[in-house]
Amino acid sequence: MPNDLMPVDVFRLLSDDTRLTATLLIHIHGELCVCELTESLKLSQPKISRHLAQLRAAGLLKDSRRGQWVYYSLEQSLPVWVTTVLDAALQANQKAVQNCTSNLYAMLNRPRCC
Amino acid sequence: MPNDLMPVDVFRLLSDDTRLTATLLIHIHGELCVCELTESLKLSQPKISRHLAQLRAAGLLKDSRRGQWVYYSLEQSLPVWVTTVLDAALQANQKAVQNCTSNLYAMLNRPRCC
DNA sequence: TAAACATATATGCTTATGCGTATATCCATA
DNA sequence: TATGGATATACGCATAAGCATATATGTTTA
Repeated sequence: MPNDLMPVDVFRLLSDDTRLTATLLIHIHGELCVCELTESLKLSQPKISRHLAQLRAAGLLKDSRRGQWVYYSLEQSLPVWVTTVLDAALQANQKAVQNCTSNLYAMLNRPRCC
Repeated sequence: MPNDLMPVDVFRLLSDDTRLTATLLIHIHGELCVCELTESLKLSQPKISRHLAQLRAAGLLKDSRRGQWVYYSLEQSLPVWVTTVLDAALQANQKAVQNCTSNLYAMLNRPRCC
């Protein structure tokens, strides 16, 4: 199954703050579930979920349900240039990503155990 | 004058095929005027012009009039991560960019001399 | 200054996108 | 099977974005 993700598509996906920051957080932390992202970004659950659905439909993220939780991670076998783009964005967005990561670490009842 | 170009803004700019390909062509060729881009991309002049205006307003491109022609090039002092992103996109878009470059080289009366 | 060319912008329209709220679905456990 | 928590989707709306066409602006040359 070849990955037909084109730059213009990836750029469109990353052209929204919610989708960009969520993707970067997932890139850093490996995988995050919806409630962790909701807490990290301080945004409503439907909003997060809708954007994650877009990222998944486009083939940038994959989801895996584990118990009640749905974990999102980067699709395996992404072209190298996608990772390059994410790393570049990360470098220029350190501050925002760090803030969100602080929110994540401050989360109570974080379901990391499951 | 600091460059406050953020990743999400750059991604939005590059999330349109016209803007992305025009930017990549300019990145490769150093500078191109509007009529060269019109020929390369086989698109209408107002359409090209409007998108270039967006790229310029955001600070990704700069323009310089030389005679009748207005040449566009990358804004100097762009953050390194922007160039990294452009190179990554270029690598994944070689085919389209090569086609447009062929159109450019086939252009009659190309005003390169001025 | 008139004509021709290059470029920019205005206008009206259509479509795409994002949002909040409400609701549905899915899973675990009692 | 009922309940609660986690996640996904539907709906209606407001706004943004892109387009084609027409027109304006600026430059060169005659």
